[in-house]
Amino acid sequence: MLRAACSAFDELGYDLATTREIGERAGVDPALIARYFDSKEGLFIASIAYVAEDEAEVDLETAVPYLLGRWDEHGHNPISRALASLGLSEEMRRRVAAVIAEWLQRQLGDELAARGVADAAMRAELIVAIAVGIAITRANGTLEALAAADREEVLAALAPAIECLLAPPGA
Amino acid sequence: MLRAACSAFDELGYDLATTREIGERAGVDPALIARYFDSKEGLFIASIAYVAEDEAEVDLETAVPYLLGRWDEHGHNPISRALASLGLSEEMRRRVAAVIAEWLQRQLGDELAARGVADAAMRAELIVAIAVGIAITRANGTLEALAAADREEVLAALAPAIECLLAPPGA
DNA sequence: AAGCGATGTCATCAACCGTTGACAAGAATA
DNA sequence: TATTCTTGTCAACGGTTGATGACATCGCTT
Repeated sequence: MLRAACSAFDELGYDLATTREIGERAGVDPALIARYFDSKEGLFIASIAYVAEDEAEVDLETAVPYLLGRWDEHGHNPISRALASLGLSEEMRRRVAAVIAEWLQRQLGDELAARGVADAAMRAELIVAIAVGIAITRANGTLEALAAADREEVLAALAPAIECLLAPPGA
Repeated sequence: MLRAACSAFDELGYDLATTREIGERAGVDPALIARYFDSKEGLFIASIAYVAEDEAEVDLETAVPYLLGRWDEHGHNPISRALASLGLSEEMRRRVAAVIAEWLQRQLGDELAARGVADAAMRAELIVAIAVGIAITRANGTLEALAAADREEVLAALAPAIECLLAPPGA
């Protein structure tokens, strides 16, 4: 059921992923959502925590390929859609922000700090924001050449830019 | 009324910007939306065309600062939110894609082609996607350090990366 | 003044949303 | 076997959405 929720949230976004749709995907009654997770918002928060469990270890250069690989195609990750959503409740926003912040701190924070870049946190989040923008526009197809391209092409074009972002002139 | 629709679509996104909310912002009855624009979707398409009218001329290096300046704060531009939306109807998707494609072709296409970069269209759209990701995450506050930063800081950190994206090693 | 199209308001509709509580079926316990 | 707890289904509710059609009101023309 968590799996069904993740796929629905990923493909449709929070608002359009109705409880009935999720229930149908999971093969159960929509009322079970309210029973087990209190509410649709509770299910969403649980989904975030669920996918946040198994995040791999990456370093800075491979962060964008990693995130894009997780978000781009196989479509079971509601986090990228939450990052690109506007109507989040304060509770949901806090939860998503905490998951991302913790992951960044654990995986990338000290590496960036070791490089001596002053605004390390902002640059790390900038990488996430870039991945979000690419993932969401590729998903909805509004940027047609980008959506049609292979992920490898996109990553190849992006790689030197990420490098420049992480190794600014002053460092 | 178009102005009210743009601000509502921008702040709330397409789904959450209800006809009643838009009507209240414009100081008129929600039923006028159906009368003048046939439907809410018609109003959205009209809003897209409305803001697409006065797009300035920019070159490649200043495209991201320009887009971020238009999308980041003053909040009357539904295009960035459309680019980050998932539930777009096929008609809406086509319209948004056409507006962006035309703008890119007119402003950036030949400049990129002149540089001899093979996958020019994809790289140009990549710039738009990056701006979308930054604008949307700054708007919803899920990336807290990025949302708290000044736009100038963000652009300063981003500038060399954009340069690398536009002038790849092979060029 | 009489007629009339344009402009905007109001009550209302059907559809859909998330959520609830009553209830059935089965396992577990005694 | 009788009871209780768990697990799931079902119909229904109140609320909200986009859209509709009847109605008022104003300005213009003749």
